[in-house]
Amino acid sequence: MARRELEDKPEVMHPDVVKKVAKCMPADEELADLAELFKVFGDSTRMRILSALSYQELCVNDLSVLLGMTASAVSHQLKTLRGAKLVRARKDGKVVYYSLDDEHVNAIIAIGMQHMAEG
Amino acid sequence: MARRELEDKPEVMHPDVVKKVAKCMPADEELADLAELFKVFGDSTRMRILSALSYQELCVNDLSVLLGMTASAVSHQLKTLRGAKLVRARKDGKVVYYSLDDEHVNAIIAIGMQHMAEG
DNA sequence: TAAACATATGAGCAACTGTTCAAATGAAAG
DNA sequence: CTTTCATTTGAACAGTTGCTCATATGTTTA
Repeated sequence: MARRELEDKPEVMHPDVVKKVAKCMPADEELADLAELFKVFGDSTRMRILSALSYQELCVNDLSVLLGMTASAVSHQLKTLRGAKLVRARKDGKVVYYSLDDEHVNAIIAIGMQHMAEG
Repeated sequence: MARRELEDKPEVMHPDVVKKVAKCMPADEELADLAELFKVFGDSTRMRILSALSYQELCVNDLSVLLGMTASAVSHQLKTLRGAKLVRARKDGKVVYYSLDDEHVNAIIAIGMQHMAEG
C-alpha cells in the first residue's frame, strides 16, 4: 500500500496489447498532420466553400454573395484552404477564380455524408 | 457616384452561376453537420485514439498509457468520439473497452493519408 | 461494511479560431 | 496619374476547445 502510493505512475492494464498497437500505429507526427488536414474540413464556412467549388469554379465575390458573408471573411478562409492544398487560385485581371485542387475532397465529403445518413 | 455610395451592397459578379450553384448545393444545416463530424477528426489526440482502435479494442487505461495522457483527458475525448458515433463502448466489470463503431472511419483516414502522400 | 480501483464528469483556465474592421495591394478604366 | 474595384492582409475581440484538477460513479475485493 505504501509502496503503491509512492509509485503513482499508472500500471498498464494489458501490456502486450499496448505494445503491439504501439508498434502498428503511424508516428504521432503523421497523425497530427492528418488531424490538421481534417481541421480544415471542420468549419461550416469552409465546408460550404468546398461544396460550392465542387460544382463550379467561382471568384471571391461570387462566394461572398453565395455564402452571405463579407469578401474579407471568405478570403481568409480561402487562404486556409489554399494552405491545405484543397483549393487552387487562377487570376484573371482583378478577379481571382478558385476551384478544387484535390480529387480526394469530394471523396472525403461523400464518405462523411454516408456516415451521417446511417447515423 | 452618389448613387453608388448609397448602395453599398456588393453586386453579384456572375449572377447566373451563383444561382445555379445555390440550387445544387446541400442545405447549410447539412453542411454544418458535416463540418461538425470532421471537427471530431481534427484533433491529434482523437486521431491517435481512432488510429489505435483501428487495430485493437482497448480500455481507457490502455489508451492513456499508449498516448501518455491522463485517463481523464482520454475519457473526455472518448465522450466526444462517442457523441459522433465513431466509437462504441463495451463494459466488463470496472473496465470499459472501446472500439471503432463505424466502417467509414478507416476509409476517411485512408483518403486523408492519400492526400498527404501526394501533397 | 470499507477500501481500492477504473472510469466519468464539472469547473476553470490557457490557447486557439473565425469574424469584423480598417487599411494595403494590385489591376483595369477614365 | 487618379480613381475604382476585387482581393488580400493584420490587428483585435468574442467564442470555442482541450487539458488539469478535484470530485463523483459504479464495481470489485477484502
